[in-house]
Amino acid sequence: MSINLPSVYEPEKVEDRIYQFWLDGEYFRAQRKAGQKTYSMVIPPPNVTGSLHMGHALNNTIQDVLIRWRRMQGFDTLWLPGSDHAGIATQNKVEEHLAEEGLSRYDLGREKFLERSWSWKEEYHTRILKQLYKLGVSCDWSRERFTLDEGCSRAVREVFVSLYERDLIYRGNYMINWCTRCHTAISDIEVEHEEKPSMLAHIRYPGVGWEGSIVVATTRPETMLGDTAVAVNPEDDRYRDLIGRKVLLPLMKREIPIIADTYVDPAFGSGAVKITPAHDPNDFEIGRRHDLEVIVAIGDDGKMTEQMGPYAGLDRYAARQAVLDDLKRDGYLQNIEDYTHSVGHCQRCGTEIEPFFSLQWFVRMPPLAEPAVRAVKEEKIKFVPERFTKSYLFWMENIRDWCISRQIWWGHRIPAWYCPCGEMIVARQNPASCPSCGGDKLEQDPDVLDTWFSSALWPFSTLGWPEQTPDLQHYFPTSVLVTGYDIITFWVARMIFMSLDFMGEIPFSHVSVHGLVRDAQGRKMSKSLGNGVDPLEVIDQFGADTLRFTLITGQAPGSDQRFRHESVEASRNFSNKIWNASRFVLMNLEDYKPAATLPSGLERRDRWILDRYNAVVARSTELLEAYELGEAARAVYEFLWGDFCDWYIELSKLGLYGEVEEARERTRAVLAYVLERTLRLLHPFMPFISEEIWQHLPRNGTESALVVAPWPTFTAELVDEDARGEMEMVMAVIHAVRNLRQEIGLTRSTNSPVILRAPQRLRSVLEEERPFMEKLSWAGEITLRDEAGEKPGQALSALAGAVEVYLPLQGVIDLDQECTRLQKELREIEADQKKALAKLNNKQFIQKAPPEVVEKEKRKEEECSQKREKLLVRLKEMEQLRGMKWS
RNA sequence: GGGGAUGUAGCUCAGGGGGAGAGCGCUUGACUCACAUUCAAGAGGUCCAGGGUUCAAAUCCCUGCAUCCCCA
Repeated sequence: MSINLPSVYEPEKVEDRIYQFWLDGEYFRAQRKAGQKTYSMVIPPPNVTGSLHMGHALNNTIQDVLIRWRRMQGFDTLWLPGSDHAGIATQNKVEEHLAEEGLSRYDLGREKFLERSWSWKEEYHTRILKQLYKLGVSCDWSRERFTLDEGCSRAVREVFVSLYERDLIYRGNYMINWCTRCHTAISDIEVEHEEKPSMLAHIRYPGVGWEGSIVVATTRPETMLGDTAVAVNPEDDRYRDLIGRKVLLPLMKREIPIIADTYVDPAFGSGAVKITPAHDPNDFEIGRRHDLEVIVAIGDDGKMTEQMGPYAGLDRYAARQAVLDDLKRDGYLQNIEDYTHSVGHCQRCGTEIEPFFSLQWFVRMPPLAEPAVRAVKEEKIKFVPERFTKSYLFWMENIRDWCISRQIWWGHRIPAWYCPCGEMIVARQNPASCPSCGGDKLEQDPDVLDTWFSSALWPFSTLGWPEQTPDLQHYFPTSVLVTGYDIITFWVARMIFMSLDFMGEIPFSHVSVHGLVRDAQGRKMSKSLGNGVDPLEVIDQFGADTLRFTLITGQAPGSDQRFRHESVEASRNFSNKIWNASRFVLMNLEDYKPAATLPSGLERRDRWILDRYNAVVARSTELLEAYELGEAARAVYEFLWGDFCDWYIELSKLGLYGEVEEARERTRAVLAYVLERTLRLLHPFMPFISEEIWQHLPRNGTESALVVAPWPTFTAELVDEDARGEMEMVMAVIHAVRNLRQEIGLTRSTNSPVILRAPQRLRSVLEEERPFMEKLSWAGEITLRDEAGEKPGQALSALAGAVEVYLPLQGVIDLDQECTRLQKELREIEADQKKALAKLNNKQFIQKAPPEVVEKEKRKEEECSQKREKLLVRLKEMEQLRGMKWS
């Protein structure tokens, strides 16, 4: 083995090589092993719009931790990767690109445009793959899928036609959300609402055939051009007599009726509402109830329509101002007040959404939602953390039909054909002729489906459905879905109902929800703010392990995290720590022949580190089971740095560099054993560095790589409470000595003797560990005395449990200062004792608290009492010394 | 308007019915033969406020305040 390892870990020299090693070994490939428990996941497919951001890095790291851990546990694992065509988002990108050449998609035509989109996809798909490789994720690349590939497209068509045949998909004229910039309909959840300061214009509509006028209030004056009624509440006494009469619509000079509808809130504004059925969802409903005319004032391009007279062709915002100006000029504008209201924006481009009346395709949701609600209520699917269940259920229980048609080109084209004879054909296979008239002049619906429609099928379409493939039979339902809380409704919910409907099964049994990665100030990372941190840059600078560890430890389930440079440095330092600890172990393992079992005759310190190691095995495994990845990683960190490096490696040096051959061999065996197994615990979090070191370690297992080495299990034989307690005492003594020495400014190079007074029962342990205490506290010689033994006179003193620690210092110590210090300690102990006594004197406590708690409290009290006695004696002695000094 | 989250050390955040934790920062000391990306010691907190449940609340429940998010 090579000992010429650099003293600073260099991830850039390791990671690509190790990843290639894994790929070459086909370790990520799902084996479809019979008789083994499966563990499967599908990746939330990244969009092929651009490159991966920190959110992807987090999402994929979490998945990789889970799959690597389960793989090591011996599960038959599959992590299926892929990407999403991201309809509107990608189309927008390609159009932006075209615009730079001065072209629009219409200049190219549908076919050419799709060619451009596919080459865009190729380019970005390749980039995303490279990024995922860099991150170290262990997906089964041989099973990679794309939402627009042949299989997924077939699944989409099957689902569409099947739902249509069951009347769960329908086509109709309804009010939808229209993006005038993307030029397409979008679904309700693709609209982002934002509170905006705006204005409320009060407009007077004069009566026709009656004296007076009605004032209506609106935040969108331009829509008044399309008004076809004014509505009041039927119970509103102010307007009761006017119902059925008419008003004159200003500017348009059109007579419109006054109607009564309970929807109108008499308390809001004037109590009268203008009704524009074509441009407001509520108005649309009222219009339907009262059979009102629908006048389209704003076109699909956001400009006023031809019928709008002088306003025709004006942009909707320009029209708003023009209408206000003209109303004011003509005396119809009563006043304008400040008003804040919620405005819908397109999720993809931020443009204000226009409620729009048009012919679209919809999924009938209530029948599909019902089983999806039940599956979660019956806990067949569990959200982690649980609180996300509530928002899922709320959404699912109040669901509305889903508008799935999009007026774009990049996506799954709707499998509906129209014949000039009026026939509509929805079919799995492209029809050659019309079944009704036999004509062959069929036109396919130009629209494509919402991207989420294909994503909703992802867990089974990627496994081969509608074919009953071996993969589908073997790996479906999947085990877990890892995703951000921001797409629970978009994606998770839809996978659940689609899967229940088409597979008759849940798509996954757990949904592990994580939060967003924000910038150091807690702001959302965004392109416009320019505050995004590129994961690739972090990897280039610090390595993927560091990035992964930062993201995992920075995260608590379901909560957002801030990405801070300090945290990256902390993780980088940790990887360096691992590296150097391993370097130390390797340096001492020359010619080491690993044995199958641990050697006999282990020392206390060996049994102690094995006990600690065993505990961290149990703890990290438990935490992983509970999806507490951050806590699990921290547990490994604390063990490795705190217990192994800070204590065991230091303790091992005496054994390694001592004279006794057997002691050296035992120490080597324990170092190798603990390090090798700790690397396994570390592997899911930091796969590269752990594999790299592991490959250097002398081993006797059959595994060729850490990635497939067995996950350690808790071993009852390694539990050693005696060693734990005894080492804790030894460490307490070491702390006490270091503390006292520091107090009087002794540096490590200055030796100074230490005297310990301890009860007889502790003497043998202290005697055995004496060399270690001397070494680790940088003291001089440590002398042991029993409690009858003489106390040093002029000395600093401290208590380490039942052990009295003295640092004799002839004439050097400041007695006043020392008395003050001891008094402070006395006060603290007395406070603790008082608390314990209060509890013990409480009959309720004795009766009701669990016996072990009472017992613990008793022990605490006794300990305090003993310490107090000792401190009082010591203080008395010091007082005497002080008196002597003064005399 | 409805729902949810968060409030713990100077900063960023874990934790969680029974002795307040980490990393960073700060103070002090040390280049000790794995590591100065290190080691050692230390200072620093009414665990947001009020009420309730309990033998016991920082932790569970309620109310309030502050901040953030989602939905309408």
